[in-house]
Amino acid sequence: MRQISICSALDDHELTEIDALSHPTAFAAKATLFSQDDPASAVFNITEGMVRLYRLLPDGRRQIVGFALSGDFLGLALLDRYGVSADAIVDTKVCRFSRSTFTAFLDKKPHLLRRLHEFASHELSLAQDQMVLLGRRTADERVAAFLMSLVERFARIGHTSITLPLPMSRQDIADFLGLTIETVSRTFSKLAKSGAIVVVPEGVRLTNLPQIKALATR
Amino acid sequence: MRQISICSALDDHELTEIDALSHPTAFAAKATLFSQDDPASAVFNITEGMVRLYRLLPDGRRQIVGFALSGDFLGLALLDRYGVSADAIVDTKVCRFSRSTFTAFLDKKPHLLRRLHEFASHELSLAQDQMVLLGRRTADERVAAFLMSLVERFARIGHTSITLPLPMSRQDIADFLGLTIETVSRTFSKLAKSGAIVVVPEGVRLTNLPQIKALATR
DNA sequence: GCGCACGGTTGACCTGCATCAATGTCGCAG
DNA sequence: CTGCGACATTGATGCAGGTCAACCGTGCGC
Repeated sequence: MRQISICSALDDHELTEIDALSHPTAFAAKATLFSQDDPASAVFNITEGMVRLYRLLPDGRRQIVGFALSGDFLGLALLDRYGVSADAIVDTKVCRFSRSTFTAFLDKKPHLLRRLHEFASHELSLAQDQMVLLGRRTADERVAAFLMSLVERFARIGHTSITLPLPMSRQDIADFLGLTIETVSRTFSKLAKSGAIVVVPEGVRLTNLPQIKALATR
Repeated sequence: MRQISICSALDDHELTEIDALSHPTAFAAKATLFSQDDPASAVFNITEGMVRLYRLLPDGRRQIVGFALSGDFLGLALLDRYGVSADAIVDTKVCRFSRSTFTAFLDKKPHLLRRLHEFASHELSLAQDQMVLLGRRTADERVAAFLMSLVERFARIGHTSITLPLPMSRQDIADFLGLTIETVSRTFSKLAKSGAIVVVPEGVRLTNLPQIKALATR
């Protein structure tokens, strides 16, 4: 999921209008926003925090398909049921729109539908990136690509510190990258030893961005 | 990519109208329909044949993100540039719409935009299935899931023979499933030995569908 | 027919990542 | 401060799937 541009498709009047439709809600860390196959009754816009989106196999194997940051929308597919489960990684605040009011708003603003479709297409493109990563990249490349994409996304929402926060657990990262926690941990250690990063409690300090970028795009 | 439902959103009059906008075109096996990052100048509807959609890494590693069958649309993202490359696996016939005439048609039929968004959301859901497959499933499960999804898609376009045609090469299957040709070949042999399939020149005969389904959804 | 290229299969071996297990670190409840 | 639980790191070992290589069948150009 991605920093949203729906809002930039709205003029000031429309912005106040859609704000009036929202219900601010808070979710504690680990709380569930919705589960896969639940009726898709709401659309969410994250205002603070982080959410993991994932699918489970019957035997418990998990694939995280994305992390949602503040600014991101959830539930925009507008299908009958949610395609993934979503839960908060840290304490998270959202604006919640009931599905019916959201689609009613959409019906009045047809130009938004165009925007929505562009947005979905962009999501698909990101999903395809992830397929390449999962299908064809090595552990080192996966971790580097993960760090680079997070850096870019945080930068876009105004966070440009040299320390990249990683509020999700190693298990979350592993389930996103199709690896195990041990491999993720070892890869971080290896990158640290090579001077590319410094692992700190809140995340990683990126001490050699070009090196990481090279790994990520190889 | 998926059997399309755009057409079912059109009434008879609209169908003749959109047909009039199309340019029937043929592509020989291995011919390129378009390449990743090319300006997205056209929308295609496959009427016959099969197309592979893929991304390449700079060093030549390839990830096929989907196979398009007759009935499927390509280029519906309506972004500036194609997100993937596409080429014909066998001789393929398509209806080609220039992007501008297609979007002009769309502008006149706003209900189609809604349909288009549903379609894109469904694509995203399939992409997420593929992420689970690539990130968390074993070789056996990948091959079984691949066969099952092809069976269902062929069934939907009216092909329900017990022999599932596999016009793509082993390399294509491997690049779709994140495996090597050798592993794909071995897995087919293993399934054959267990009685689930019979490998024939045109594809595979499915002799024990429940067994394959069990593997695919485990 | 012959040879050759191409795609597929199979076998032997290797390796990157998983698995299993021990140990470390931090935060928090008592 | 102490003990405990959750999470992370590190090491030892295993194995699924990759790599390398030989071989086979089919079709096609000559």
